[in-house]
Amino acid sequence: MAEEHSPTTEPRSSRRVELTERQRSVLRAVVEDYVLTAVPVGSKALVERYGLQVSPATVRSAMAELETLGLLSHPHTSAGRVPSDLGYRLYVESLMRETALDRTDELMIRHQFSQVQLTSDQVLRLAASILAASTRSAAVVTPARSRRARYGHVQLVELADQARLCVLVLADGKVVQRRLDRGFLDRLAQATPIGQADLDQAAATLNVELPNLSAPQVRRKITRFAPLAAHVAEVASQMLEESDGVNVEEVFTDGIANVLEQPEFAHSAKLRGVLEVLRRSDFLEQLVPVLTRGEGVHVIIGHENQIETMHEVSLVFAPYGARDRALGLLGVLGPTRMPYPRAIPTVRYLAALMNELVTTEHYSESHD
Amino acid sequence: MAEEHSPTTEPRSSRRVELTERQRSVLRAVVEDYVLTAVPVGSKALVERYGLQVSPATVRSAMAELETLGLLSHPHTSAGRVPSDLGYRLYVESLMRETALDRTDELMIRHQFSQVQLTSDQVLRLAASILAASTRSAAVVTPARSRRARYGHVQLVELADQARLCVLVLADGKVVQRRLDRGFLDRLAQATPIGQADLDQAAATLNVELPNLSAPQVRRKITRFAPLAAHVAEVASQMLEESDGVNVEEVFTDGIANVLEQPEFAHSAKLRGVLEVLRRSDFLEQLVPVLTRGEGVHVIIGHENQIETMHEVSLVFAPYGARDRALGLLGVLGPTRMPYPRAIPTVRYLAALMNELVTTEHYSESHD
DNA sequence: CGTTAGCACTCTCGGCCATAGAGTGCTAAC
DNA sequence: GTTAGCACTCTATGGCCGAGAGTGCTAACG
Repeated sequence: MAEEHSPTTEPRSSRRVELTERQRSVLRAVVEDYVLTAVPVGSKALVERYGLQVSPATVRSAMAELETLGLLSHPHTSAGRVPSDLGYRLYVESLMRETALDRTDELMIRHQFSQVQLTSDQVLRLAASILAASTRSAAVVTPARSRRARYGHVQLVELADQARLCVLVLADGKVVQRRLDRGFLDRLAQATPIGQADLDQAAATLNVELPNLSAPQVRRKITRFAPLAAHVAEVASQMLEESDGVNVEEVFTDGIANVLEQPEFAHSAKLRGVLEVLRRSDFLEQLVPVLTRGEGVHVIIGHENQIETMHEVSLVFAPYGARDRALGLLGVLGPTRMPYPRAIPTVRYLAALMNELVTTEHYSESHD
Repeated sequence: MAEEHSPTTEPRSSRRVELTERQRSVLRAVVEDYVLTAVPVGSKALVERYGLQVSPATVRSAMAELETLGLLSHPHTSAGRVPSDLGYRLYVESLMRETALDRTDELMIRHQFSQVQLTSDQVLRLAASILAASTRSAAVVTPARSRRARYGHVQLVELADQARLCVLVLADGKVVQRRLDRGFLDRLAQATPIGQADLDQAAATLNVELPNLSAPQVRRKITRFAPLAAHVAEVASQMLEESDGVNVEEVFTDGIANVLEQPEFAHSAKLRGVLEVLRRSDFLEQLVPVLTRGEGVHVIIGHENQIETMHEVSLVFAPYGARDRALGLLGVLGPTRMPYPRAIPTVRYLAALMNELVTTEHYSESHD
């Protein structure tokens, strides 16, 4: 049940173990109780709280079996059980119930985006804030970038102190800017001085020849242009190149405090690592290939993560952006003891929503 | 001594108490020891570590005096002394030594900025990172904005789906963008369709009439223009308005982990408040009037802060940016037990450096 | 009169121990 | 196959004690 919608997962549990129905419900109960309380859960408490129709002793033997299968573990002899990373994995893949967001939650989220005219930065900020609030984890959102950035329009502007600014509008409406090389201009100006008229003309030429071309296509045309225009085309192709792919530089995060509040991070050293990772979200860089595979939600649990310092946390991430148009990532980071049944649909829904915004609106107008 | 360079400070200690030379050196030693160790400091340790030429008993009586003056306090009967906020204030104002940065530190910092062609975002990130690293506190840097934003150049671009983008380059080289109102354009287009030529012409008109004007000046000229140009001018004046003053939205922070590592925040509740405050650095909004008064470094210690949740932390901040040109804020946030003699000159130096970058380079080229 | 030594007092911190409680695993009976 | 019972293990908690650090006061000293 509830399989139809299951998230794309990483190491598609290699040796699929067959569990009895009892083992399944015990594992589910352990995961859910532990996620809720962060306290190792014992057989008696489990029976009481989840109304299992068996005695604690029976549950104990089921637990022992699950432990030999590597799905549960045991902090010490007389403590309750805790799910292992593999246990969470199984839970996420086939034990978890309801993987769709409440209609009311959806509306609430959508409502927040429809409020005002938002700039793209504000949209990203808002997305991070909603993710963080509704999953109570740390949220990370990258801006959507053209998967293949394409030339739109270029404009050359003369600034106060003789500097020249090149403003490039990408085909999808993003704006990037860079100054032109002063030294080059000076050398060029020794022949004939360069005025705004010259700049305008160079821009006009490029704006006829280059629209909708990608970085390498622009580069191939450079030789056709006069020196000034060629230089601008060169700069433009650089900017296009830098705009390709997922942007892990200008990332928006929110809700770091949520993670630090979790009891497993309340003390000391682990905290440091997590913060460090989150600070400059460069961990995303390493995970881009994994996370952009397919379209669905990716769940990476504890040690499944290639990154050493992230063995104590789980990620629930999804790419967003229409195919071949723009591409961003969003998701949450929390303890492995994460409320997956909430996080997964939230991430999925928000990715879909951002998708919509990027595709229909270049996210700069209101939406409803 | 070392008064010449003293930082601009908030509540210029109203009733200036006259302290004896002994009291002054005891207070200084207490502050410095406590800043270093985070452990309440006792009379014996003080004599040993600071080579005072008196006995512990004498120090004790000096401490008792300082306590009645409200400069020290006492966690419990048999513990050492801890500086009060007022104690730190006095220390910062007249006890602290050396308020200039080492020449080597200066060069090291400057070197990092001179490395590569940096975008403005990268400069801000770098500044935050340097501040955080060299003070071991949390750093906050806001982008510099024109104190009075002025029109530079406007460009209207047609996007793929009939939308029109207005790109405004400010006189100081900053670029902002906004879409034009779709409804308005549609209505206008019912009379005569609008092509790129019309857009170009509207832009050209404005680019002759408006350069170097501020938001209200632009607004006053709106009526002179034809409908399309008038609409663009309206949008431009809005964008100018929004670019006035200090920008506390797109703030760069770094080194939050540094603060959380401090023993006073290692546990629990205080942490939460600090993080919350730092998350969306909206605390800056409330402090802008205070921090932009004058040019120097501002130190706000614990309860001196108007903001309740910041009573446990100190701020060392300075505005940067040439007068009447651009304005940003940068500084650090740490426990009241902050290494002021290091933080103050670092903030001062970095503010001066950013000042330079903003003024001479619009920070988009290398610098050396 | 300021400074210092001495001393009684206070409070924290760490270690130690005992107890309570939670949870387990095993076994024998149902 | 399930369950009740039981012995066992380990943690957490609280009380107790002694060591150590630090204070404030007082009396003596130069």
